[in-house]
Amino acid sequence: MYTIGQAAEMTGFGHDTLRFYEKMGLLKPQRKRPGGARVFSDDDLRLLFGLKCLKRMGLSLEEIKSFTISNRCMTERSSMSEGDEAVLRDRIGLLTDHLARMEMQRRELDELINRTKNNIRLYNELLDGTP
Amino acid sequence: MYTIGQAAEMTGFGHDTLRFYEKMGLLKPQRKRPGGARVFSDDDLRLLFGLKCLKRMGLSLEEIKSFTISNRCMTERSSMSEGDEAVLRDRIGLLTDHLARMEMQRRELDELINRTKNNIRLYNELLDGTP
DNA sequence: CTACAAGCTGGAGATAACTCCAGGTCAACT
DNA sequence: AGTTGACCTGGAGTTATCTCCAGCTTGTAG
Repeated sequence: MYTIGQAAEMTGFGHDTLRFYEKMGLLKPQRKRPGGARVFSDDDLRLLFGLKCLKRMGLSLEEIKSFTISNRCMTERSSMSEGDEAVLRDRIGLLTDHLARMEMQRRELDELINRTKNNIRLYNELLDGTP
Repeated sequence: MYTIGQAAEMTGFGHDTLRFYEKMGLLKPQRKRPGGARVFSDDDLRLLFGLKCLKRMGLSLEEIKSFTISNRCMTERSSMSEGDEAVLRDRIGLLTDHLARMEMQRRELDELINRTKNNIRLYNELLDGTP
């Protein structure tokens, strides 16, 4: 259990950013302390690290929100009732779409990495070839 | 040689976006037509496609700017004079840093893809396991 | 008991990256 | 000559994502 200052320090976000994420509904730290101070759990921190990663992948906070919320729902329920099946199928669809996008992104990234390696090699040859 | 409208259509950017990129110095299409209309070359289009790719990787326009400008300089010169060597080394440094960042991003992306695949699998088992 | 650091809130301000608009130029068609 | 459509400019407006601020509460150290 951490204060907002500790959570900020550990995740590298600013405290204002964490409050902003809460406003957006990305995060729901508990509020039990007298003045209404936030209490961040290890789960909250994990979510924040995941968020940071997704952000670096270029997802918007809204996308991340729908993504992490569907994930959270999954881990919360261990048994299923009859009507939940459709919801579950929706989530599978969402995740599958997201997966496809990430895989495309990976292909692009690979190509970019290769092109960059090539450029670096060319540069080095240019250097070595003209001493 | 293309008009701004054609370039916009082909690259998927809006025409205002292309003008905005020019204002930023990311792009310098020729301006030979009477009213000062822009003329986009195949090189300009290649640059735009590369830009789009880099953007999807999460780079800011400023980062892309320094990156594409250093690349453009490379392809422009085929022979080297003595003082250029230091400049060249700088560029190699810039590209190498960028490469390292991209490779880290790739590792993160891989992990994320695997986690997502796992989640999808778990969901599907949940569905299949409770008919 | 006072001082101080760390939290809190609501709202304003900042930045990046567009996006739109009014009013003007220019070439081509009718 | 007039209309139309694509392009031009400078500048205002928008959206997402923070970032900062003034003024208040609370827990702890001296």
